[in-house]
Amino acid sequence: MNGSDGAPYDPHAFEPFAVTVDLAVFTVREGGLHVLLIRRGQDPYAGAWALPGGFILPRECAEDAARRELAEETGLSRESAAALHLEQLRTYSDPDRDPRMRVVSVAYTALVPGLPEPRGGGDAAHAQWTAVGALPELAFDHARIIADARERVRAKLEYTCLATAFCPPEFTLGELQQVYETVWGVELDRPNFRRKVLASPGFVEPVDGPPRRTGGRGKPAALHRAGTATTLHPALLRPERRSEGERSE
Amino acid sequence: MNGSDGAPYDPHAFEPFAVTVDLAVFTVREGGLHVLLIRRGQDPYAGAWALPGGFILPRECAEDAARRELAEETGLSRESAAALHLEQLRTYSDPDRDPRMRVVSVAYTALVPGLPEPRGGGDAAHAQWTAVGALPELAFDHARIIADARERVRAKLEYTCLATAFCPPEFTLGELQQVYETVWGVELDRPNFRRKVLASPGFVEPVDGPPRRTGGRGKPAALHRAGTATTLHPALLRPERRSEGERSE
DNA sequence: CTCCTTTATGGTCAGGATGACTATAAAGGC
DNA sequence: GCCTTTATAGTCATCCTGACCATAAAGGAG
Repeated sequence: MNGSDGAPYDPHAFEPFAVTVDLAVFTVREGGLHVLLIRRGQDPYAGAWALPGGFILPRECAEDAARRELAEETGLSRESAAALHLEQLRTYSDPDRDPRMRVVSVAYTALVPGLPEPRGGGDAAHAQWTAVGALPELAFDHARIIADARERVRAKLEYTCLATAFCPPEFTLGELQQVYETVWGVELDRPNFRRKVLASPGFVEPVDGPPRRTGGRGKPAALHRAGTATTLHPALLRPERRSEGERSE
Repeated sequence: MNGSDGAPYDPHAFEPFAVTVDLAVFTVREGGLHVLLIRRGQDPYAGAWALPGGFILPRECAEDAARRELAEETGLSRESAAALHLEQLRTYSDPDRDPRMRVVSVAYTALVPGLPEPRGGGDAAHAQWTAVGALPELAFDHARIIADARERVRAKLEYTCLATAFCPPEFTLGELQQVYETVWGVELDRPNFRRKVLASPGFVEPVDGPPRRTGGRGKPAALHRAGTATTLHPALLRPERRSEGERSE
């Protein structure tokens, strides 16, 4: 923040950097975790897949830029996009990460509920959901960004109420459980999951009214909406991978 | 990372940003959490206290710049500084955070064991440890950065082995407990803390040899060093502040 | 040398949280 | 009326934790 103190300040004493934002937008679709990718139209990496993003405008902070890109790429209105979960992930600054020039990128992670295909105006026309298990080659260091974002999301499901960000405004506990199972890649015991969620104050709250009927078979489930809590005490820990010696029977 | 796709790329199409790193360097001294501050010599905020930091050099990534500044400001050698815990906190990009021009800063958090007064070469001459409970007015948004960094450290003590980064190479469990108590601002039960730490594989490992005798009264404690584990399973949760209604008797 | 204080270390015990599992309820399909 | 499917309600043993109590090993005061 200070030009290594004592040195005179000079705006031209340092190489100018371009500063961009990159977005790792996740959703749960068709039983799998998906990330929003766009196809690049120009070099470098023309034709390759990449994360949506763009330059920070002169009077914007990074978060505003990320929010703006999020609305553009998902095709949602500013108002709808404002309700989505968006958080800064970290900043990537390797000097060679962009072959054109020095570009520092502030990466953000966004979580969205199931949405229609991303066909918004303009830039969104070429955006596409891609299963994180089947990622193509990605431009720049975007594969690394996605890996970091995935791990962050996996970890935050444990000790925050973030899972509801993947759900529509009203959802069943079964749907919430599927979010956990999808993001963590494990199966959870239904009664235990239910007990834990209901015992966490402020995680979900019941919505009265008739249960949802989605043409489904089986007993219809009660609907819930996200509560006011943001953190989980105690945490909902993901089952740890069994050590090699243990049997599963 | 891509100039909002479709637009032609032009290095002059965007305002140049200065990109800096800021360091929140914490240590535990005299029973309190301290942060390293320097006194600014020039405007803006001439005479005010600020976090150490500086511009990222043309061929440096942010982490290298942070590591370089860390060595400079603590007065340690590059080799010694390389062993310190340093992690990216987050990036601050408010357009008005620096009155001179557009400056985006990547903040880092560093944890160091008790050190002699920071009297290194050059820049470190004016660096000083300050108790986080008695911070002066700070330049820029540095008060916010310190607050964010503190909360990050508090949280990471819960589920990582980070506390050992505040300790010298060999330490007693009592010293480790003091780190927790200092950072969290709570008192912990000694036998329970001991049981928990020793039951966490890879957190600490005993070092054989005679126990340390620091002219202390009381039974000398066994020495330990940091183990190889980085995460804590299950976590060591900080006692939650009692809800208002509860009695303490 | 003998108490006393101080710190480290080794225990117990009850309650809470969790994993594994069983049982019942409420829907649709045949 | 069955069977399947999903939701919901328990049970039970185990582990973890907080609140304790007890003992060991040092130095200091008398």
